[in-house]
Amino acid sequence: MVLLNLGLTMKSGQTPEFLWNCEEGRFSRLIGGRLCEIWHDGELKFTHGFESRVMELLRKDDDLERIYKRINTDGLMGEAIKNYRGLRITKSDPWETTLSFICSINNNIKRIRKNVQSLTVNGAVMTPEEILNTDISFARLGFRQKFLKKTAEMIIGGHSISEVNKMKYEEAVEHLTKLHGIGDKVANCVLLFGYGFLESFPIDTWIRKIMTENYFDCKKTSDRKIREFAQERWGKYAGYANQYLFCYSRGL
DNA sequence: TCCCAGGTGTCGA
DNA sequence: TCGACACATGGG
Repeated sequence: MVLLNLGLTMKSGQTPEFLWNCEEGRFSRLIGGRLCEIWHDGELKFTHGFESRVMELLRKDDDLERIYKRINTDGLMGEAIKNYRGLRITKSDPWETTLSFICSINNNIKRIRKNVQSLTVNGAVMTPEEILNTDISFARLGFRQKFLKKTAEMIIGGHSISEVNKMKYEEAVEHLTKLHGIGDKVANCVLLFGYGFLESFPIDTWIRKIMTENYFDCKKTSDRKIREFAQERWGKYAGYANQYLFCYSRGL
């Protein structure tokens, strides 16, 4: 892994932004009760003993130059790649990602982080069992609380999410969206940031805006058409294209 | 005060 | 299949 913009990667609305703390360019969180730090000082550095975790988190095997070559299909994407060079898709724990993106529903990033952090104990997000058996109203999730509780209940009840990584993308979307409170958008975020399905293409307000303004005539283009277009155009790296467009659309 | 946020479920046409 | 609406909360 050579190409990395650590700050941008960790603070671009992906799962790590909700769970890692940042001080002067150093990112930290508790993992298994131990403090893990990641920083960039000429090269990538991290706390001894966390190499495999950090490499997985930052998807060290993704060859960005090769991915750029594949997704650089037009002027807009070219500019996004130029602006956000070194932005990587991250890979976090599936349940952490599921909980985070349920909290993200009709919410802003600052408050998502507050919500998620309030659901952590010693740096780890509460398990489905803990979510189900605890009064979590202190987290002030609003209407998302019942989504999270219900999803936790369904997972415990047998709608397992541990086999999703063995499924094909379409099957995985179908499986996740059966969970109460997980719709098309959240499922695609969970698949992208929690399971590593790089063909995922989450469509939120920012993506909808930039896609309809640049690739369609009609602002009311359906999400289904937008996703079909994106996956046709950017193929197995549609998720990378999505993340670059997301940053561009938000003006990060 | 108002608008909006990395949306989803529900209902009626 | 699609549009309208409710849903909690708080940042800007």
